[in-house]
Formats: sequence, structure tokens, C-alpha cells
Amino acid sequence: MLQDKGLSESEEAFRAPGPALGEASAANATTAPEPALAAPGLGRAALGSPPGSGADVAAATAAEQTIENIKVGLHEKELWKKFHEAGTEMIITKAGRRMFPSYKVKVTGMNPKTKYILLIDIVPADDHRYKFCDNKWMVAGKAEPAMPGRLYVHPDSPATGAHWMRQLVSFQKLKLTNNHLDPFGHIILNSMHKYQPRLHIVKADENNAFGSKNTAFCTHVFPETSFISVTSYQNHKITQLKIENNPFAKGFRGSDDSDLRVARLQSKEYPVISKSIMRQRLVSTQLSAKPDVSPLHGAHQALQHYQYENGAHMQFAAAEPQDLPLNTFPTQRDSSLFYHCLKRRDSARHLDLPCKRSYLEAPSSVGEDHYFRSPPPYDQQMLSPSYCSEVTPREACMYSGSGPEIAGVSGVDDLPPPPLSCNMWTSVSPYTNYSVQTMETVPYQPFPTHFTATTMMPRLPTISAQSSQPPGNTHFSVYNQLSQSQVRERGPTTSFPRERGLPPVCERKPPSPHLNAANEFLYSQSFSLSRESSLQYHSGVGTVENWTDG
DNA sequence: TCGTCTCACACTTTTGAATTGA
DNA sequence: ATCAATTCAAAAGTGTGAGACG
Repeated sequence: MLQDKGLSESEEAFRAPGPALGEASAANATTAPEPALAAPGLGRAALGSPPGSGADVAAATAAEQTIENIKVGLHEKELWKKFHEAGTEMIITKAGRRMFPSYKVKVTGMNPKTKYILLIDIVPADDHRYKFCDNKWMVAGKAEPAMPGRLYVHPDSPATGAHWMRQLVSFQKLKLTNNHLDPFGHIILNSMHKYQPRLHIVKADENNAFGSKNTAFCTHVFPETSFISVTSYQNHKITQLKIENNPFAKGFRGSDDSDLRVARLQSKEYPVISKSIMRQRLVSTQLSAKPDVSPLHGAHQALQHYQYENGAHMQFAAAEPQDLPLNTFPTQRDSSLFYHCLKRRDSARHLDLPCKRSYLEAPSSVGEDHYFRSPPPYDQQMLSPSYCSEVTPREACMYSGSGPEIAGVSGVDDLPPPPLSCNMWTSVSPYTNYSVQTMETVPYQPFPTHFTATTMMPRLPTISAQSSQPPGNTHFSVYNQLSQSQVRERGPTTSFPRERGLPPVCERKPPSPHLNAANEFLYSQSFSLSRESSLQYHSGVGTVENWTDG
């Protein structure tokens, strides 16, 4: 056994020898494109705080400033780069598939005694659908409506800065699915779409919660972690990289002459080499004969610039605008940190986020029960004018567990109800300018008493040109699922995990309003975050102050 | 017909309970 | 009786490739 029993994910990861970490830091953040931090007319004043307010400065406690100082380094950055250069693909399956390389980071600069919550979301990198044609990825039309955003909260959350900094923080148990009705809380993606994982660090408050007036958070994005989701690998280079680097795929390793797969096939009296291997060998031969097949590596080719996420210019080479290279992923600044250090002006609510367990205890056996609703893909809006045009408040809707789950996704309305009747989708009143006040209109959601216990983030507003919802409707929902700590996850065809451990979610006692508020907060903050990161600023932040520009 | 998706399969690693020994 | 180390079977994570689907 590689890891000791009970090791947390972060501790597991820490044991793995890793190359140097690519790092995103606050220092780098300060070099972020100006619009992200200083959009005209949307500075402090717009956020409800007088410019240059002395009170603000005083309010920026040392604890808050640690957010500013937090640096995040991507583990196995070189490996990620390898994949990135080939055009990373991630398999998505109905049952959920892990990412490989897995998302692991080294965090420094935290206040050792302050508690933080680490979570990941995956947002569309653009509003295109792709196809793999002629050994390269090409735009194949408009993107499908974005799946309901989900967050993956690290199982150790909340934990002190000392805990997070002690070892690598691993999100390797995060799973991706293409099942729109996924009952396990995996992150739902559309196949053949490009996505960008984002790491959010949220400062928990004095009660292991967040959402009080001192809450702050920041977002880190590593461009090399972007990927195209697929149901089967398209690029043989990616297949080879996965086989070479993923221990679980060892069975497919082997040199040309001693290809295990071939040997196995032949041993079973299959007279021919597998089609895949033949194809891959053929392509390899072609590639070796055509070293410039990937426009990515052709420095002479025209560079196209793309605005991305926080306004950084993305560059990639392409012969034609529609003709994307293998690596079409944004080459964002190496350190892509977005600053979202927030102070709430209204401290009306205090959001309890009870520790799942002591962060000093032996790590929990919680599995994939750390998924929440995630922020929407606002990057899209930045990239596509069509998104910007529909950034309007949306009407409230309510979805029950027995009804269609996906409100903002076309074509899903006809789908049968999800197998788990305990899914609970709710909504909010019209979402005006993304203000905090709107958050307070969110009805209480069934919410596990445990922070990490199988609770999804509120569903994020569907703001998409392709949304089936009419403009003006803002949806968000809460999704509950069983804790993986109690039940090992099985495939969707097997019995549902609630058969063991906890009673069905729908039978649990009503959640604490504070916990619901936590959901709201995370939603609201993520929302604000997303809005800011993609659109720099928006007037709706309201009582949330961005204090990093001071 | 084509592109995409699903599923069973063989293989590997991981997990965790049972066993062993100090 | 306790604890750590070891063993081992089951579970989980891989890519493959045939076939289904729209």
C-alpha cells in the first residue's frame, strides 16, 4: 500500500515525489491586467466602500492579507505542460472519471492558524464545441448549454493554513461525468468542450464557516490544466501520455516490439494488431515525418490573441481562425491568480460551516462527497458578446427532485427524473445585479449537517446565449447526495449508496438555516468571483468589497 | 455513413479487513 | 491485550474495442 491508511488526500499527494511546482502567487496577481482590478467606475465605490477609506484599510486585517499572500503552485506542472502541449483530453463517463493528471497544488503564504476552505470548479473555457479532425482540434460550432456548475470541496476543508501548507493538496478524487442527472455529485461536463479548472481558496471565519464580514477568498487558475472533455480519446498523443504516466494504465504500456497489448492479443490468437495500435503507429509515423503537424509548435505561424478569464491575453498559433491547434488552450500568465478578497458589509448572517472533523485528526475517509454547485462559466461571457448581452436577472424557478434536473439545459427537460428522488433543486428570486441581498432571498435548502457531507452548491445562474431559459431567469439549486465516507461509490447501475450508512437524504432532519446560508454564501461569492474574473467588475457585488485594489 | 457514446473486458493500483508476530 | 507489520481479496481506476445510437 502506497499510503498509510487514513491519510488525507493532501497527505497522500505529499508523499508523491514531484517536480517543481508551477506557482501562482499574489505577486503575480498584481501583474494581472488592469481591468481585472481597476475597471473604471467599478472600484471600491461601486462595491459599496468609499475609495481610500481609512476604515477599509484598518479593516484589512492581517488575516485577510494572508489571502493576498497566498501562493499556489501546481504539482507536476511539467506533466501538465506535456499534456497541454498535446491538447489535454479528459475522459468523462456516466459513472464519473478521475482527472489525469490529477489536480494537486502546493499552497504557501497562508496564515498558519487561519482556517481555509479549498474547492475547485471547472468552467467552460469558451463557448465552442470542438471536434478532432485531421489530428487537431477544430471548432465545431457553438457550445452546448453549460451543465449545472458544481464545486468539489477538498475533503479536508476547512483546515488551517498550516495544514494546507504542510503538504500537497490533492484533488485527485474529483470526478468528471457527462451524466446530466448524475446523482453522485461529480462535476458535470459536456463532451467535446473545452474547460478550465479553477482553484478557490476561501478563508473560513472564526467559526469554521465563511460568509461573515471578514470572509475573503481568491481564485487560482493554471492555464495548463485546461482540457477538452471527451468520451473516448481522440488524440493518440494524449492516449500515450496517459498510458505512460497513469499507473492504472500500466497494462497498456510497452515498447513497439514488446507491446503488452499486442502480446496479449496475439496470445489470444488474435492474428492482427489492434486497430488502435495500428492507427497510433501510423499517426506516429506521420507525425514524425511531419514535425510541424501541430501548429502549436510553429512559431512562425500567426498568433491569435484571446481574451481569457481575467483579461489576460491568450495566444496560440493557428493557420485559420477556426482551425485550432492541438494545443488551443490559453497560454495564460503562468500565475493566474484572481483576486477576490472580500469583506461583507452586511454581517447579518453568519454562516456556520462546522468542521467535518478536526483537521488534525486522521483524515476522513470521505470520498467524493465534496461537490457543490459551482460558479457559472462566465468566461464565456467574456469571450462571447452573446453572453454579455444576456447578463440579466432571471426569474425564479423551483425544481424538485422528481422533476427534470437541468433547467437551463436544452434537451434535458424530456429526460426522466433522476434515479435519486432526494435531489433537491431550488431557486431564488430574480437575481438583481448579483447582489448579496438577492442571496438572502434563497429559501432554505435541505442541507446536510456536515459541511462536506454531500451537499452541492446552489445552482448557478444560467446565463447563456444557448440557455433554454428565457433571459431574466436566474436559477440556482441545491443538490444533496450521500456521503462517500459512508458508502463506497459504485457505478450507477448498482444500488445507491444510501442503502448503507446514513438514511436517505430526504429523510434527514431539516438542515440548519446557517448551513443553507453557507451554500448561499459560497454561491454568491463564487458568483461574484466569476463575474469579476470574467467581466472584471460588476455593479452587483453590492456589499462585497474587493479590497485588493487598495 | 459518420461521429459520438456506452459497455464489457483485461489489467493494474488502491483499499481495508484479516492475520500474524513481537 | 495491544500494536505494528504483513497478507490478501475486493474494490476502484485504466484504456480498449465492439457495438449501439442518433
